[in-house]
This record gives sequence, C-alpha cells and structure tokens, in this order.
Amino acid sequence: MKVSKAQVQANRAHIVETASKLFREHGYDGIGIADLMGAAGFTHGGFYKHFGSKADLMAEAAVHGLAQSAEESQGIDLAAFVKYYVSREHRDGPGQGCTLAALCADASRQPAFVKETFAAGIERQLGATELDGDSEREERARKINTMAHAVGAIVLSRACPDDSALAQEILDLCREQILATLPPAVAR
Amino acid sequence: MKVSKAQVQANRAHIVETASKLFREHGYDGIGIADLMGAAGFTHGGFYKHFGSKADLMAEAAVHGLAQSAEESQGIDLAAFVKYYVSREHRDGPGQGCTLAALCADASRQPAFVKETFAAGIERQLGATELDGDSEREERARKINTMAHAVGAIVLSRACPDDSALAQEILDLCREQILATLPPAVAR
DNA sequence: TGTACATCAGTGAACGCGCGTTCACTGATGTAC
DNA sequence: TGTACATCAGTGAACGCGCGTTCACTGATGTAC
Repeated sequence: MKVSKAQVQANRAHIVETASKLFREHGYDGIGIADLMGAAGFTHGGFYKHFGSKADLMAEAAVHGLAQSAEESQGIDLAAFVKYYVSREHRDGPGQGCTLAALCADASRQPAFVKETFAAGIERQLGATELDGDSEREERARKINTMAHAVGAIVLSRACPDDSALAQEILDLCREQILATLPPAVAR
Repeated sequence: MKVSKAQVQANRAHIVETASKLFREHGYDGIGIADLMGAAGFTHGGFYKHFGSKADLMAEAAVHGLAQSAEESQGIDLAAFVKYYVSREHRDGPGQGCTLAALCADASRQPAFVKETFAAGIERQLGATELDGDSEREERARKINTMAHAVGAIVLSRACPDDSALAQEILDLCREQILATLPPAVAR
C-alpha cells in the first residue's frame, strides 16, 4: 500500500530515531536491519526504499544522535551537564545517552563517510556548550579535554561489570576531577 | 597429526597473541575464527581443541593484551608513556596498542566474564605505573583520571577520519594537558 | 469536482554469504608392555 | 631399548543460522484528464 508523503517522511524519521537508540545500545554490528525495522514498526523489506545501505543509516543515525545531544546541551549549565554525563544513569543507559560515548569505537572501524559524521558531531558539540572569559584557543582546548576525559570515563566504566565497585569508582573520581577543572566563571 | 605437548602450548599461545592483535584492529565482531586461526597459521577446525568458544578467546586475548601493556609500562617514566599513548602512532596502530583503548566499547557488550577481565586489566594497569609523594587515595584517583583522559583522547581521535585535522588536534591538545597535570615529582 | 491510471512505501519470500560450531578422519606423539 | 597401541592436535567438509540485500507483489495515494 502506498502511503502519504507526510507519513513517508515521518516513518523515515522514526526509523532513524529508533536506529540511533538501538545502535547506541547494541553497537553497529550488534543489531540487524530486520530488528531495527521491526522495532520501528515495519518489516525489513521496506528498508531500501529509505536508505541505500546499513552504513548509510549508521551515518544518518549518528547525525541525528549527535545533533540531538548538541541541542540538549545548548545553553545548559556545563557543571550540570558533566554531572549527568559522568553518572551511573548515563553509564547504564546508552540508548538514551551520548552517541560519541556509545559508538566512537564502532565508528573507527566504519567507512570514512561515517567517521566524517562523527567528526562533524564533535565539532558541533564543541560549538554547543558555552564557555567564556578566555581566548578562543584555550576555550577550545579546554572543551576538547573535558570531552575526552568524560568520554573516557564512561567508556572505561562500561567495560567493567555492571555492579563492580571499579565501574562506580571510575565515574565518581572522574566526575569530581572534571568538575574541579571547569573554569570558575561558568560555575554560576 | 598429533603434536608434541610443548608445541601444543606454543601454538595455543600463538593463537592468543594473534587474536589479541587482530581483535584490537578489527573489533570482536570484525574478525572471525577462520581468519584468526588462518593468521596464526592453522585451519579453523582446530579452534575448539583449544578454546570453548569465541568469547573464551576474547577473554584470554584481553588478559594477554592487558598483561602485556601493564608489563611494558612497568617502571617506565609516566611522561614518556603518556607521550606514546596519546600519539598518532598509537592512534594509527591499534594492533600494537592498548587493549583498553581499542576494545572497551566492544567489551561493554560482551558477557560478564569478559568484562571481568577488563576490570582486572584496569586494576593491573593502575598498579603498574609508579607515582609517589601523595596519599594512596589521591594517587589512585590521579591514575584513574589520567587513564580515562588518555583513553578518551584515543577513542575520540580514532572516530574521526584518519587524515582529519580534528583527529590530530584532539591528540595534541589532550597530550599537552595530560602532561601538564602529571605530578611534578615523577617528571624527573 | 469526479474518474481512471500511474506511482511507490511497505510486505514477505527468497537470495547468497559468512559466521560459529561440529564432526569424521589423520598421523605423529606419548605410553604400556 | 624396542614394539604395538592409544591419544589427540590439527584438517577440511559440513551444519544451521542470521545477516544484508533483492524482488515480485499490493493497494492507498497522488496525478492527469
């Protein structure tokens, strides 16, 4: 059955959104097209009416996920953002969490056009949160360092067994340290 | 044909070593048992004479890789270690590099017994490099933060296209910052 | 505005392929006499 | 020490399965008159 143009657009967006979440939870190799389409409420056959390949969807889902993160963190208090980012809640809920933290390693083994969307997403995130009082260069350096530190904390913590003391310790110590190194100006 | 006991032990160790490298390069889902065994110089059929499953080999390869890292970094100048760890050479050569940086995200989607080997490897690494002059607690906190920061830098950089300016910038800015926060005592 | 036809998103069966795993077999090693 | 036999690491064909992808078909939508 054919479907209205508006519905097609909505369905496509819904598939991308669903994929964005499920890729974060299971990794690019950990979930198949049939499961992805099923979770979005469709059968797998229609997939190629929307996307050229699974890798194309990876790229689109990354763009969606990274844009969403950048949007959500825009204008938000940086300290509050760090508190959520380096938390057990974020560690345990990759599907609701940061695409970078969940899929960076997977992305590094994907074709260049997928990696490009990640690089663009990092740049976007760098531009999203506000930091003031310094030269542009130092501001950017600090943002990149904070991001690396926070992503590393989540990724290391997730590699430990869920209920291990080490998983929690990594989060607690890194959160504390990252918060301590934020510029005092923004900790309003 | 049967094979001498010493040869069996050597062959098994060689398979683990080969797998450790190839898993780091391609991820756990990115390389199959036939390729793994082929790279080690065998056919795939013999695999189950050595290991119970692919996941068992993941765990063994992780133990091997993490023990090797801990060994190599033992007693080494921490600044020198950071300089290598957060470098383009390391970023571009995961097969020769750190198991944590390469496989943390993959590990987070594996069975608990695989994650346990990662947690043990992190603990081992924390005990490997020497830092002196502080309370035990602060020392451990600093090691964990350094590790998270460095792992995050590599992981983020690898998600960017290989020859992108951003991939290099992340490494440079993070290396500089991590070196700046090392305790002056160890920068002999 | 009403009707006849073309379009095309979504369906579900089918495809080839590579994966992890199993198995019957081989033949050099290790062991019992 | 020499011989006959049991063991078992390694081989390569085969297994079932799930994957990404393709395709003929359907029927409501959009369009041309």
